[in-house]
Amino acid sequence: MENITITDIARMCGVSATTVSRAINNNPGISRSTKEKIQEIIKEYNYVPNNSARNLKRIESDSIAVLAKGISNPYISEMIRIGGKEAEKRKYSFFFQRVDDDENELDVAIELMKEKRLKGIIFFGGLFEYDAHKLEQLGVPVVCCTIGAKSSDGKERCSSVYVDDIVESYNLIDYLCGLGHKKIAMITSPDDDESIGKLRYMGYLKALEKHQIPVDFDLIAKLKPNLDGYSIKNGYMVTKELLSSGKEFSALFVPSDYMAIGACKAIFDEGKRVPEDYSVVGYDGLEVAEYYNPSITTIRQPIKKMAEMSLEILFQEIEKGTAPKRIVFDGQLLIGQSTAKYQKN
Amino acid sequence: MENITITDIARMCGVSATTVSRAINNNPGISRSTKEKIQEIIKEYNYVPNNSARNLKRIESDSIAVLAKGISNPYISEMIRIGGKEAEKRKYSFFFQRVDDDENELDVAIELMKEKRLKGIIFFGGLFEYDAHKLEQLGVPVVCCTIGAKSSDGKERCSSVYVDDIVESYNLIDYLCGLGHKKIAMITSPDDDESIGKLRYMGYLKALEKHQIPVDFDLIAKLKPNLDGYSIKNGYMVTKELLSSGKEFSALFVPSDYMAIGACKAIFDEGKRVPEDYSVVGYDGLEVAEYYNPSITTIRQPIKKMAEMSLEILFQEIEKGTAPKRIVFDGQLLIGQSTAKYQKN
DNA sequence: TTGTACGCGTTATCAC
DNA sequence: GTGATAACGCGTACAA
Repeated sequence: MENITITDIARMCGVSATTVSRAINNNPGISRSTKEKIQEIIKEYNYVPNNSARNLKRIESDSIAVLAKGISNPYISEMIRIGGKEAEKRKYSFFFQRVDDDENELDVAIELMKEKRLKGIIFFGGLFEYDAHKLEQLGVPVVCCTIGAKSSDGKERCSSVYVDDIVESYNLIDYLCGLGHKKIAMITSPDDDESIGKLRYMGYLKALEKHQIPVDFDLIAKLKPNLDGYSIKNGYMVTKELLSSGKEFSALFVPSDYMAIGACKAIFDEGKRVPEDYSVVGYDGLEVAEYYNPSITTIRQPIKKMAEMSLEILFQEIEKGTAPKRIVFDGQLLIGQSTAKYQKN
Repeated sequence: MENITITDIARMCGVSATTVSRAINNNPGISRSTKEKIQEIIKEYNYVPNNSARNLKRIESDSIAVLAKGISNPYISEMIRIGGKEAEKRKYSFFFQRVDDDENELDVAIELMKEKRLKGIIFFGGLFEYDAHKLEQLGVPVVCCTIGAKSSDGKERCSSVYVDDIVESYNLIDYLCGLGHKKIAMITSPDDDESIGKLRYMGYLKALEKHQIPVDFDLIAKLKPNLDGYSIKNGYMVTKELLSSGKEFSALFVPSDYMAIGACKAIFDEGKRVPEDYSVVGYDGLEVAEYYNPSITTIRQPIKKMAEMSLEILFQEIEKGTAPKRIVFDGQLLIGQSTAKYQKN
């Protein structure tokens, strides 16, 4: 396609490129008739402005972006929806971009910020700590949604909106203990994991401690590193192994609803029942956990509120220059049919 | 952030911007020592090139993009994975972008193509027909993955890789009929739907016709337009209504696995069983259908192969200038525990 | 091996 | 209300 440019349109309309630019951007200082004529020609030739050139020239752009880490985040579509809605409400344009697991979202942010002249950025999921220099270099507000992240120099350089994974996980296990369970297995991420999985594990340990249940490390199963983390299949495989190991337990904590579905299936495949033989708890509060059979006891993050709050904070920082904040939401314990009182067999 | 540019780096290094550019792009004709010095300074100041300027200047870029329509496509992450992998293999850069349901992906493609100088584009999901002029204007190969799309002027202006939804849906219903079911309900999209939902409905009608079962329109339930299309909840609500309508049926076709999960739950909530009281079939072949309890009989699209084929065709068109193709894959009937022989109660 | 000069397509600025 | 001009940051011919 020979690129038709603003100059071509200008020539066809018998005006200057400047005037065409004014027509495109709804700038003042252009007569109705000229504008209409230009718009007609633009439509006729389906002229589309080159964004690279626009971004390059524009001083600023009233736009924000959400960078989501990984592809397995089950809340991504909700975040996109809310981000788009809130941005539109304030006449900002909205960009969404995925970040690979092995990329640093802050680097991606800097690149994108230069390219698009972003006014602010939301990290959806991601790291616990960001390089202070880079945050400073970025120079626009950052809100971390679902992660309690901080700057490497300890200063408040970014906001965070999250639930306390340790506390929520603690509550979940506390609930299991309250049902009389003592041998509670858990599926957790490999040792080198420095993410949310670790926090959930810490909550588990804390709850056991409170109930004076000694930790049985044979009941701590590790995710398969070769399978997709937090996938159904991973939950299935690990549970299968756990069951065939012969170790006794009456409850199982699977810190992701998807994995919990896999875990239940593994239990069924062994001819056992949930919750009669094993109580199972998940984590996330996904719709599918509620509709699974049996519905799965889990922790729901109030993701809608968290997303909305993240955007509100971001726009406050952008427009009013307010300081970064840390906001902790409470999770909600959703009691399903996958848990029951402990029964000695 | 005051944008540090290539010129700044050049000044600091005591060389020209050209030389810095060469260092950045690994161009030949630069001494080791100069290059290393420049790279050091770049690292020190964390200089990041401005993509808008690069794209603007670059004649071409060896890059492709996948545009995915909507957010509910359950295969998106698989497509991203394969697209990224295949592009990398051929040293292309890879862009992924979502397209809102109410946007025309072809318009987005044109914009993005100008911005990034794309060499080719894959539409993942999307429309059945694209405007011939715009396809021509776009000027780079387009491959439609999962949709059998065509150009508005009937010419072969884009490739398609897809399964025949009518045939697959037919096979699924044919299977149900083979089990002895005669009263087969279906959940379908509203009448104005011109998408894949309609094709699946046509397959349903065709299968009934073959088995000489008259269509009972009371058994055709419509999705709630106010709920997310193809969501679990929608499947749940519609099935609930269907059950309480008092109409008799022994099998239910829910053309999406997610919705089928909702449907099963609605049946359980009425105190009925799957498959003893109702056989249920889904569509998509998602992992979650396999792990649901009971596992759901469904049609699996060979999405991995389809994605790989789409990329292969795209690169053939880009590099060898081959003509657009249409490739139809066979779906795979996955028989789960959600279907059983018809039993008169 | 390195540097100079120019242009990519657009918009901001200022003059008319 | 409109146009000429410069500049955004970078890559590329071409010259040195």
